[in-house]
Amino acid sequence: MGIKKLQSIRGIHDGLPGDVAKWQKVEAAAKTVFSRYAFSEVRLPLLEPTELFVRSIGEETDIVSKEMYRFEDQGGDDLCLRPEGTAGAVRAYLQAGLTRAGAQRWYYTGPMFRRERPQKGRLRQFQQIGVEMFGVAGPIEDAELLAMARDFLLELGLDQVRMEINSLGCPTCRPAYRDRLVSYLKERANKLCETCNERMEKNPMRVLDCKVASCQSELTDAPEMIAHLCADCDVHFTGLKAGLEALSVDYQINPRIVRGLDYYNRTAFEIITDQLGAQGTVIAGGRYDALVEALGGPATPAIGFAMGLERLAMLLPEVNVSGPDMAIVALGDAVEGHALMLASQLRSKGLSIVHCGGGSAKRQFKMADREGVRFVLVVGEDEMNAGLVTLKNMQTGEQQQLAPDVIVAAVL
RNA sequence: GUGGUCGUAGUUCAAUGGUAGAGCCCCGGCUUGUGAUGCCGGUUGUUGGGGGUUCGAAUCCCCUCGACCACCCCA
Repeated sequence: MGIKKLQSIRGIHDGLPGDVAKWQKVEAAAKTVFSRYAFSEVRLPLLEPTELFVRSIGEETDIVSKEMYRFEDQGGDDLCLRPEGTAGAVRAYLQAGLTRAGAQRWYYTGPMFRRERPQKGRLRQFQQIGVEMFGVAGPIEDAELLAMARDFLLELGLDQVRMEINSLGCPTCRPAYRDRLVSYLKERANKLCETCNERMEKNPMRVLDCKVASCQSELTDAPEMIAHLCADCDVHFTGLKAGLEALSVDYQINPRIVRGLDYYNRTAFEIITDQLGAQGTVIAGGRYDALVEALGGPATPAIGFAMGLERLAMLLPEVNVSGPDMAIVALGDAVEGHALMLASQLRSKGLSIVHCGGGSAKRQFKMADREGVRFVLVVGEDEMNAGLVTLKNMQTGEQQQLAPDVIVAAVL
């Protein structure tokens, strides 16, 4: 056969039953915890107009400038596979006319697409669970949102993580801080690495979280945003910290948390694990008060976060995919219809049943064994004529004959 | 996008220029109404793909695809 090997495209992986079992566990925890905070699920498009991401994420960002799957469709429309969820959520919020409908609390789950070089925990198609809250401005809500993220991780049993928070300021205080930082950096430009020199032009705050040790030692007394917040931002940050303390949420202040996406302001946070190498950020988010307006709506405060489903799943122990409750072994052509009917009846009573398909007893028992069932229902001509079935316990090897209507009771 | 490690049977791995192998899995038999355990027998590969060097390549070289690692960036 000259068939060329077909495989999924780079960085786009299959979710097989073992993976999906974990994903469902994560999604169930999200639903449980987010519902307690009165968040509702929304389902948003995977495909959006390119314009949406250019205007929200920012044309200069890596995501927009080189990582989007972008194409023109047959009608000539410029479209993108969404690289993240917030922009689409804001678009939906505006499109539905909800700006006067009070606070909106949404969550969603689904694939995002970024054409990056893949690694473990970093895929070209990956899943995020995202949370967005529109129409609330205060630090109280920020603290509650962070507590919700914490509660979610605890629901999953993940406590080997740390939460780091920062404030990114706002259009009032950030420009002045930015200038101060840039002049600080320029004085030391020749001692900073090449990428930091590029970052100085493009996104100076990025220099602060450079991984190069020599840069970090050069930056020990670099000005920090939280020391230069305007009065309103300072009150907000103080309120956030007080709220987290009231809710017993463990956190560390990390003045070097930065955001690549243009729309963030004030509260920024990350939840990080040390167990996933360089891809340790498992949840990240923050406030984006300017985005709704930037996309054409009325000024509307908003905050949200996103988590990487695959990354979370990697932190979870293997989930064993549950096998069927029972297998049916039908012996002889004469019992074919009778065995099918029994299988159907047992399914309608809530048992999960596999039918071993007839043929030799050996083949069918082998199949039943492989399915990992605890019980096999043997249906032969003898049993059928007597109005009974044989139930075999696959662990003990014991068999007993009984009436069909007591099977369910016998296996529980 | 840059740099690096790796890729051999379904799977886990051997074979360092000289006939591609083992364990597990799988299939058949011992047992045509009984699996898992035991015994006997059997199949399994364009060595990721393509090209080159060589009498001869899994092994050396080049290209390419993929996984992984670091950077960039980010969930």
